[in-house]
Amino acid sequence: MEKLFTRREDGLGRNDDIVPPADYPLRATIRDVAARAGVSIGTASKALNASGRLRQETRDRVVAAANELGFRPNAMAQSLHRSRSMTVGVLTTDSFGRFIFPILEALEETLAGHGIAIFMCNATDDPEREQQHLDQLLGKRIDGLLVTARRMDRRPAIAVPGKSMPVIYVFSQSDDPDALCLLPDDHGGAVLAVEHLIATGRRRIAHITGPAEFEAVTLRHQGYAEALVRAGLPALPEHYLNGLWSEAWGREAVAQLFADAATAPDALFCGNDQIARGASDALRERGLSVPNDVAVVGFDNWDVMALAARPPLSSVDMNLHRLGRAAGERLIAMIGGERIRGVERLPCSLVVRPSSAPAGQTTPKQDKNS
Amino acid sequence: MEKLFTRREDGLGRNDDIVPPADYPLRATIRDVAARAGVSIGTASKALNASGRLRQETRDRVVAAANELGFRPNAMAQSLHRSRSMTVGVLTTDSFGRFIFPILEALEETLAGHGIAIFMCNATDDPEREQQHLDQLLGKRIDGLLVTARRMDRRPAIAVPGKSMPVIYVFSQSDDPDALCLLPDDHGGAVLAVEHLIATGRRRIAHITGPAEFEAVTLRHQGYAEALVRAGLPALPEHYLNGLWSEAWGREAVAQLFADAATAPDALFCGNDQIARGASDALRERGLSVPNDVAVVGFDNWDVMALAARPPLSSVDMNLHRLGRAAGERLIAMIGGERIRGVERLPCSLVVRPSSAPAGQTTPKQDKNS
DNA sequence: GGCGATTGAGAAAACCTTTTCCTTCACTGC
DNA sequence: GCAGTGAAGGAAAAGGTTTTCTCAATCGCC
Repeated sequence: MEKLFTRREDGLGRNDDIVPPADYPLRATIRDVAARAGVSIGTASKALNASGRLRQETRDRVVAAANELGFRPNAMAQSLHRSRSMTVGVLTTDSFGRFIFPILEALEETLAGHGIAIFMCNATDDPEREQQHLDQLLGKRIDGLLVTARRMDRRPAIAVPGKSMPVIYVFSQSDDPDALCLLPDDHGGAVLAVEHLIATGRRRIAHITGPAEFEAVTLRHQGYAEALVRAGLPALPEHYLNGLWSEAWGREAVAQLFADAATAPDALFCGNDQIARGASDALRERGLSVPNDVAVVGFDNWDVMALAARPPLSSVDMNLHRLGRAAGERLIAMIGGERIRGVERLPCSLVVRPSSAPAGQTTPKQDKNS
Repeated sequence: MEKLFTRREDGLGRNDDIVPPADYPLRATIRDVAARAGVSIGTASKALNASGRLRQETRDRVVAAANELGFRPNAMAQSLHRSRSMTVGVLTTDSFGRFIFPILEALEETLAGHGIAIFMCNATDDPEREQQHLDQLLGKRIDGLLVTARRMDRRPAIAVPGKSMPVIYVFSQSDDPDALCLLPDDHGGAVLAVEHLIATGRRRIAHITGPAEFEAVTLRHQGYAEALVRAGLPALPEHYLNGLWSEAWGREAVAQLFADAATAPDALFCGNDQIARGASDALRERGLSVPNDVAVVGFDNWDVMALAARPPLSSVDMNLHRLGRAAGERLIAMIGGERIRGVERLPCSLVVRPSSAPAGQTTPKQDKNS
């Protein structure tokens, strides 16, 4: 049988801890294709890339040979030549969280459409690991870097030497004024929620949310307050409660808010769906009807929470998928040479479900499963 | 000022849609390092890799030059030479789900420890996209491939030409008998849960779970039934209910199970934490105490559900982190030439919380937040 | 002082492609 | 019959690194 593939004669694989088996079958190279088609490797390359001046018959012969051999060009060799690796890194400051997924998914889809692959790295809040990952990525000559975090805190800028490589912060913010940061418009999302509640007839709208240290908490609070003031409603201090991002806190906050009937609200805008669900449960257990007595709107539009609640929760959707797509598009543009910087906030949208139906209407009858 | 970095003179970047800016600063190469240290590139290489026979003074000089230039070896060139890319692909059949997270996290950590980077690909159940991704990964000469899926269904084998590349299926199973599949031990997990319930004095244990098509559902059911039989308890058909993976189904199942007081169970083993939570809510609303009247154990140990439930849920933990670590270790071994195949099931563990405290004891007093 | 042994460092091949620049050859037109 | 043209395909460099082989210089020893 003819010798199909090139095989190195020297002792490869002296790589310290990982030694390939001796019979590891080697992939066909363009050299093999050229030999089989009876042309030079330059000609083979032209035929496979549909470039250069070649007879059609020659092209066909080369392509046929390539197919027979299952030839697939070595992307590393190509990249070396083009000095473009067609890869980007995604570095998560803390571990992969539920918010990162939709972003990642859309990002991956967008970049894959341009033939760009993604290196995933996770630094788990460890600066040393972050540096190691960065080193590795730089060694791999990534064309761009995307930094993300589960929590939307401001983080120190990634130290990329040379300032040459495009860097985008998604769902996280850097203190580097030259960086591009992509975030959801928390302020606008809150306005959306509160205006919806006002439009459905609510007048005493409370805001139960997470720890005050989060920038998102501040921004959403501002949006909430502004929307109230714009509608001529007071933003009462006793209607703004900070706590944890948990259901338990939602329940406790309801206990606080409804302890005094005189100041009890007729709507709750909650900082996330877990709080909203806890609040909703607590209201029901107090004998208050959602939405008839009190409307509830959450944040995140996390289906697991929003749909399982009784009744299903209205919620602000941060459109993380769109955020991921935008990140991919900006990154492509930046790799192409465009310089983009600043903070870009993408709009949220409101998903209305029964928990915020207009007051006084009968609750939509629930199906037997909910 | 001296010319620091090599710069290609020809018109690079004729790459179709992505053209780098003309002033894109180039990284230092080993050639630059060698020039600065006044040695040949071969010598520089030896100095940087601590190999070969060199004077210490020469080594130091080269290393110093490398540091001054911020030199970082081009991993693509290295890989080309070593025919070892130090990358692996992770291909998710369907999109990234909550089960994949912990696996991915541990996998990434394990591989990063060996200097191996991860390409993330998502095929979203589209065979064509899957093939595209696979092509791309093969072009990138990944050293191994990891296939995963949100749902634990059996899937067709990935078509890797040459049978040479290590492939591992994690949290998903292939019909290829030569493949290695890593899965949680669903059967054992169910046994753990049921034996725990029996040990705490329960005798009429029902199993509410997901759709019968899932292999995990079958396996857990078997474990459940076996544990009952082994304890001399009957596995009643009316105590086994298939439905959806949702809270709503958990609530409905409770309605069915407790419609007839004569056959009502004193414990529920649920197929996931959402069902368990729904069931737990429904029990409370029926005036039944968890765990005093009925004990509840879930599956997945998903903190968002298990901890937010009242009382917090006992649950079977699939140890996905360990699964991810194991996948990484097996992959490393296989890249090293070991041949591993078959189905490996890693043990689950049981996390006990108040929802399954022994019957008759008073419910542990709840803190004010729960 | 001459010889072999040893040490230190350079030259070059190899990894796999792409691309530019040449060469060869067959024609056309005179 | 020959210069000029155009087409087809080959040779070679480049991209960055590792590794083997070779060579020169130094050392120890008799």
